Amino acid sequence: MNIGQAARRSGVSAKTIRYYEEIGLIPAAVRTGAGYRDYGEAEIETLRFIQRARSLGFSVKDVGGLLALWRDRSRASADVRRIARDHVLAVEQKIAELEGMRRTLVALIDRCHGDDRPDCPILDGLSDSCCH
Amino acid sequence: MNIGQAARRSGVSAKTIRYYEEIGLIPAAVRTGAGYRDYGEAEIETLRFIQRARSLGFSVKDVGGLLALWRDRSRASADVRRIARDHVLAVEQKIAELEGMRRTLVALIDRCHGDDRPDCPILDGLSDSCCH
DNA sequence: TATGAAGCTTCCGGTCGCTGGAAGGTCAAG
DNA sequence: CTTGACCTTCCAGCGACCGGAAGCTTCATA
Repeated sequence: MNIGQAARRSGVSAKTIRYYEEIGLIPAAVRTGAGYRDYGEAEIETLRFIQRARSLGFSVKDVGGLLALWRDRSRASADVRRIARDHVLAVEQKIAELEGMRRTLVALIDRCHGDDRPDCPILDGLSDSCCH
Repeated sequence: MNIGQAARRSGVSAKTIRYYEEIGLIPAAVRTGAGYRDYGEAEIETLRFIQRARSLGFSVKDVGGLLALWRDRSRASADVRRIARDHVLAVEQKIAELEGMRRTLVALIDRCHGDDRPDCPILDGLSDSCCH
């Protein structure tokens, strides 16, 4: 199967598949006589795994770790769990950070009448030491 | 005032101040005889404004827009409000995305016993079409 | 069989918002 | 006069790709 079809079937773009190969996340694909990359079902499975892990926000590096554990039949599920728990903590921290921003922004926006007059509590808030 | 002190007083690192100058977010600083950048209170104010806007998650480009409005005494507060509202929407979207990830991750982690055995619902979940 | 479109290849550069480091000039204290 | 803490410029790299150019290959159609 060509890279284009592999891309369609895995949800990972052809560009990105090449990139993953280049950085060593996936092994170099087998080539056809003409030099085209050739993929089978196993590779599609791997790409799908990667796609799902990425869509859950795991870094490419973490995905590398998960892939290694996925392939290792004698893995300890605790190792997988640790990676996932660390990641969930990072996600929660990011959410908290964004909610802090959101709160401050909404508070500023609520106080701004938002018409053609120049006085603006949003800009005032950014001028004073409003936040943190 | 040297760039180092300006950095300390504004909360923007010296490296970053130079970077902001380079990309045109702030005008080129006045130089001393020796070629050192020289900052006054007005510049510190500007840097603080930038620092706060960045800490609320505005892109550097948006900060440029906000700075222009900040300096424009005949601005319409509606213009500021629009930038802020657009940004808050983007922040909310990002939060929703992260919460979706968090939900899925927590569900997977809860099902994983996390010991030295190899069977692991987290990896299974990443293999199947679990999400989306 | 020719031709043209669609696919593949590599390589290079850009994105965003910085950060680190090398090589060198300047300044104030001891 | 030296030392160390500044400052300067320039270049490279991070993460996770995307876009595009130049040049193959493959396949369907005229």
